[in-house]
Amino acid sequence: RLRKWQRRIRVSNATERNLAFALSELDRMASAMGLPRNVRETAAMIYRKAVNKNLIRGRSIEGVVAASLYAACRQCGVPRTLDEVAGSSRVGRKEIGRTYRFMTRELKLKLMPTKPQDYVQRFCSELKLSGEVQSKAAEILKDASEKELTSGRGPTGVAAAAIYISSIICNERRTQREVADVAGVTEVTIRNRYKELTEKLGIDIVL
Amino acid sequence: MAKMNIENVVASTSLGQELDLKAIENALEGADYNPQQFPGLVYRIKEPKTATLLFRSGKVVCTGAKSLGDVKIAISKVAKDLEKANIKISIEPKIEVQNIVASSDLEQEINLNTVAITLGLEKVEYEPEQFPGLVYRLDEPKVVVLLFGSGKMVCTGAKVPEDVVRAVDKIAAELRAASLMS
DNA sequence: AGGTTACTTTCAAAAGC
DNA sequence: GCTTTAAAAAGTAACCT
Repeated sequence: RLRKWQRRIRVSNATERNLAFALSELDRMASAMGLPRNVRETAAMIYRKAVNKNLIRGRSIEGVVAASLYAACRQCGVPRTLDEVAGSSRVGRKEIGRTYRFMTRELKLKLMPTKPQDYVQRFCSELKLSGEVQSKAAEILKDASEKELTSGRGPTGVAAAAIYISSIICNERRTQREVADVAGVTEVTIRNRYKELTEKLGIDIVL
Repeated sequence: MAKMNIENVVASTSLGQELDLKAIENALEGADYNPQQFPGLVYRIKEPKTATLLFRSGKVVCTGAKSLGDVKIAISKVAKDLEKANIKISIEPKIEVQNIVASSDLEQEINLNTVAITLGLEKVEYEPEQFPGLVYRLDEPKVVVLLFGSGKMVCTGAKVPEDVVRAVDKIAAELRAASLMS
């Protein structure tokens, strides 16, 4: 009987130790990514649910932590790309993506696909663009969505192009390179999305 | 209506005898064997344009054929080439189709976001950040379909051509039922 | 700015790590 | 899970002129 108790204590210690490690890693990543407290708390909640359902088996704690953060960002409406999350983790993008799919499936997290609009505030802030530009970009994205110009395109690229166009319209111009760097896409992508949006939405840009 | 085009067929069989892959590599033009990297020998032929993997056990995997008929022709050619290169094949290979990849077209633009939200329970995956196509998994037939914004699709995992037709019809019917397509 | 090549996703089998 | 093969879809990326 004493043995039984000792084992329970050992398991308990290991569980607590792992949880402590996971939460510290979660906090380290969240800080590195500059995530607000509500996202950290959401991520911690998702991680605990994963632990309770034994989803960590066969996976690394770091991978589950990274996937929890990725899911939390999306659930809170402030998505980070898998590349951004992987950039602050020891785990690669591919594995974080797999763990994320597995977790959403098992925990029945029904997250909506990410949309370009989800990135507008963050990108505009980093580019120090006004609320006027944000509103203009939102307007462009609404039209783009209605005219089927977003299906299959990367949300960050479409958001970047809308912001680029809006910055010019509002006389707060940012270069394609500046917007591309903040959005994590190439200038070629902004150029392609820019061409499609201006042509199909009839936006005239005078340079 | 359902224009379906088979793009690739993967099939396996067995020659019923052990093979000396080193010897085959030296005897056949178009044979590549790097056991360090992969246990199978890769043998490419131009007509039908295919790549066949030969294993020491005599097991064979043929990929790249554009039709079920081409699979037979390709495997027969491989067997004939092996015999010309000294290795005699005694049995008639029993071919098993493992996977058929086909393309099709709904001929209508599709709003993938709406499809994902509407039919997005357990069978749909749509991550535009990672890949432009929506992944649609069907239980019956057991195949996976990639649906694009253009309405073009790719069906994979099918064992027989009929699986592709059924899958495409089933998805078209579901989209119509949800008014996501006319 | 273009153009070409290449990688992302899906699938299955093979033998072995 | 990885390694290798082939192929389509459409978007994005990398590299070169």
